[in-house]
This record gives sequence, C-alpha cells and structure tokens, in this order.
Amino acid sequence: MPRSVSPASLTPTPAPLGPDQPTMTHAEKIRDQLEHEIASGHLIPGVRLDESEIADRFGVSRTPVREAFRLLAANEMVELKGRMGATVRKPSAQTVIEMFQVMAELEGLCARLAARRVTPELRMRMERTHAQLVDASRKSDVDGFYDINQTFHETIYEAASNHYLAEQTRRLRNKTAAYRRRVTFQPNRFASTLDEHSRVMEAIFSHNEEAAHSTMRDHVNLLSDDMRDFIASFQ
Amino acid sequence: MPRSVSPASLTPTPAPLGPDQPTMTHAEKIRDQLEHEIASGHLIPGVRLDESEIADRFGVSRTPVREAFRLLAANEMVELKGRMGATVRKPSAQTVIEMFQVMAELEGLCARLAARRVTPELRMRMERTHAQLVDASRKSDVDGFYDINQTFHETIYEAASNHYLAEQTRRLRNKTAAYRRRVTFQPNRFASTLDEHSRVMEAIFSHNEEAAHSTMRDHVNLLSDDMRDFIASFQ
DNA sequence: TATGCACAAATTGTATACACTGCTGCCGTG
DNA sequence: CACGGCAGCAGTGTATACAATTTGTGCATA
Repeated sequence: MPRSVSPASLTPTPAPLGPDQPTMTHAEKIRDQLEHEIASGHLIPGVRLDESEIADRFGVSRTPVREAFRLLAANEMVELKGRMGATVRKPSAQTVIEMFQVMAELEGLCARLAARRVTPELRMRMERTHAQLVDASRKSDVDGFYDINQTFHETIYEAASNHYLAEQTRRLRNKTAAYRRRVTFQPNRFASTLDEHSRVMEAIFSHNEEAAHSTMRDHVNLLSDDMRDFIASFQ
Repeated sequence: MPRSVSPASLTPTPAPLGPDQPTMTHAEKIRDQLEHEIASGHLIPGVRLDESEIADRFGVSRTPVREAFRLLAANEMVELKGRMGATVRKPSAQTVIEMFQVMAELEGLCARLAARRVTPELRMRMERTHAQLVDASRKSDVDGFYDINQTFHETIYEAASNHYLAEQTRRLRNKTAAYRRRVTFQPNRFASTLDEHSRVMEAIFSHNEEAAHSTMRDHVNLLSDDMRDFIASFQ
C-alpha cells in the first residue's frame, strides 16, 4: 500500500535536519521548521500566523518568532501585513502559473549547463536515480516517487555546477512544493514523468544543450499544465 | 560634463520614495534605505553592519534594525553570521558570474514573452526609451544612460506580462547593481549596448521568440564578459 | 619573540514591558 | 431595521534590560 502523502498526515513532521550548525539561533530553527511545515502542506496558504501562539509552541518569546517571520517573508513564504499580522503566503492562481513558468526556465538552464558539464560519475548517478524512480512507479509509492524525483533534479543541479542557480531553483521548487505535491497523485503523471526524464537524460548525455534546455522546460511546463485545474481550485 | 556616478558621491542619497505607505514601519524604512545604499555602492560589500550604530543613526532602538537585517538577509543583500554580526554580502567572483548567468536567462525569458505579447503601445514606449538612450550616449551622460537603460529593461518586463518573473529579474538586477554600475563607464559599452538593444527590439517587434530570447541572453552575457576582469578586482 | 591562557569588553540573541493600531461588538440615532 | 460612532480588546511595533558568546588584550611562560 502506498504511503499517504504528507499533507494527509495530521501531526507536523520535524524539519529534516539541515546544516545543523551547533550555534543555530532560535529564530533560525523556527524559520526552518515553519518553512518545512509550509512546504509540506501542514500550514495551509492563507492562514494567519499568531506570534504569541507560535512563541508558546516553541517555548520562546515573541522576539525570535518575529525574526523568523521576517526571514520567511523575504523568501516569499509568508506575507507581512503591517499591524494586521503575518499569513502564509497564498499566491493567486495567476502567480502560481507565473512561478512555474520561471521555474521551467531555471530548470531548463540547469539542464543546459548539465549537458555542457556532465561527468561520467554524474551520468551514472542520474541513471541509478532514474532506475529507482521506475521502481517507485511500479510500486505506486507516491511519497517515494516524490522524493526520488527531487533527487533526480538535485543531481542535475549538481551537474550544472552553478551553485547560485541551484540555490534559486531549489528555492522556487520549495515554494511550489505545496502545489506540485498534489499532482504526483495523478497516475498518468508517473509514466509521463519517466518518459520526459528519459528524454532529458538523453539530451544531457549527448551534450545537446538546446535539446536539454527545451525538453526540461517542456517537462516542467507539462507539469504546470496538469496542475492548472487544480491550482484554480486552490483559490 | 557628465554627472559623476553615484558611488563617487560621499553622502548617502535618500532612497527613492517607494510605495510610501502611510503605515510604513521603521524596520521597512530602514530596509529600503540600507538596500538603496548597498545597491548604489555607498555600503561596500564586506563591511560589518553594527546594530547599535545604525540604530543611533536612524534614531530608533536595535529591534527594528535587527528586523531590517533579517529582511535584507533573505534578499541576499546582507549576510547573517550568527553572533558574529551582519555584513553586506560580498559574493565571490565566481558567484557574481553565476548570478549574471541566471540573470541572462531570466532577461531572456522576459524578452521571449515580450515577443509573444508586445502591444503597439509598448512598442512605441520602447522605441522612445531607446531614442533617449541614444541621446544620453551622445552626451556621454553616464548616470542618465544607466537610468534610462534600466527603464528600457523595465519596459520589456512589462511587455512580458509576468509579474512574478518581473519581480525576480528586478531583484537580481538590484543585487548586481553595484557591479554593473562600474561597467557603464566603459565607453565602448555605450555603442555595444545600443546595438544589442536594437537587435532585441527587432526580434521582439517581429514576434520572433527564439531570437528575442537569445539576443537578450547574449546581451547580458556580453555585459558579464566585460565585467569579469573588474569583478576579479573586487576580491 | 612567539605561544597559550584568562579575563574583560564589546556585540549579538532573547525576554519582557510598554505604546500604538486595527478590529469587534455594542449602543444610540435616524 | 439599518447605519454610524465609540469604547474595549486583541495583537503587532518598539524600547529596554538582561543573558550568552565572541573577540581583543595582557600577562605569564617556553
């Protein structure tokens, strides 16, 4: 039986331990946790974030909570409305579509650079990840598919050798995570994704930059297309 | 005589009045002012930002200053180093090059969408802006050239009709402003820029999406090339 | 002279108290 | 009954005080 997708879970999962710096300030820990809860869907877009309530939940004062809000605000994960409080950002359907368009282009650039710079070692890792994805698809393992898919894209970021680009793309992926996650359910997306990934890999391995760029862009845009109806229902 | 470029000025200029909301919090005002001072070059990358000092300067307590730092941090204008203070972000030469590569792609996407959606009204505005740019070039008006060039790109963002994309591109332009500004000095860049803009416009007006994308991308990449030596000297 | 440790000063992180704003609900009036 | 104003409240913005950590300085020692 496939694991249930995270948003269905009732208790917030802890954020996957990040850099785990020993001197991590409270504000940063709260930021990471809230960001994770937003991306995973535990915090629904539009809900108000109460400073005192969250402060109590984490057992700290309002100060670090406020700082976490500011950090999240500039990441566009939450919206600050003056004295009217902070809310989980709820982009309009139009904005979500626009975000996907930008993401498609950034992912496309990643693929283009990957086609230029891919190494045999990375090629092997991509193929192995792809095989895992096929496996998850066979088992209808939704969560597994979602995670391995993430790894596949991460590997391409790495092959692109542009840390700044990787970071920006990763951020955008995270911002759209709450929306992408739902589409993973659609059974026909499994097959389509695998097929599209194959074409992207083929282009990258043959060092065909243009093809890598366009196939990856189309891959993300197709995802976007599949989501439009669903996105509209978000509003 | 050409006006001197801003970084040469000794006194920080006030931030150009933005949205100017009546209920603008201290933290937001400080953020805008500091962001402007960083982009204009008055605050040099790498310098430490002292909370108390800035608090005194703005006549407020440390609290709103700290919040402004957090807001700037997520915009990647400022780097927070735990208890070791905040500094104006100083990206490595490698990172600056990477930022330009991403910006080239985003500007390219703007041009692509503009080619698809440009209206006669916007075409007229672009041509008018271009004429102003030619004029500034003749007068060797460096600051004017810089500002009008900004307007030219803004017009393309508008033609692209993707607000999210426009915002992201604008941000990245702002982050690279301190570096781009220096290159404007180079006399040969005037002529090259005018020529490249002409080609971009031609592609956009003829609704040639691919050409619009690639000419704009090349335009930004050429700027990046002209900067590499200079960027290296920043370190 | 160079190195290591200890202590002091400076600076940031957090908590708490107060000020101010926007909202809610009630009441009076038309 | 509908509408407008006023008071009280809830919640954010700011200031200040205190705790924790980093950094710099000086001295002792090899």
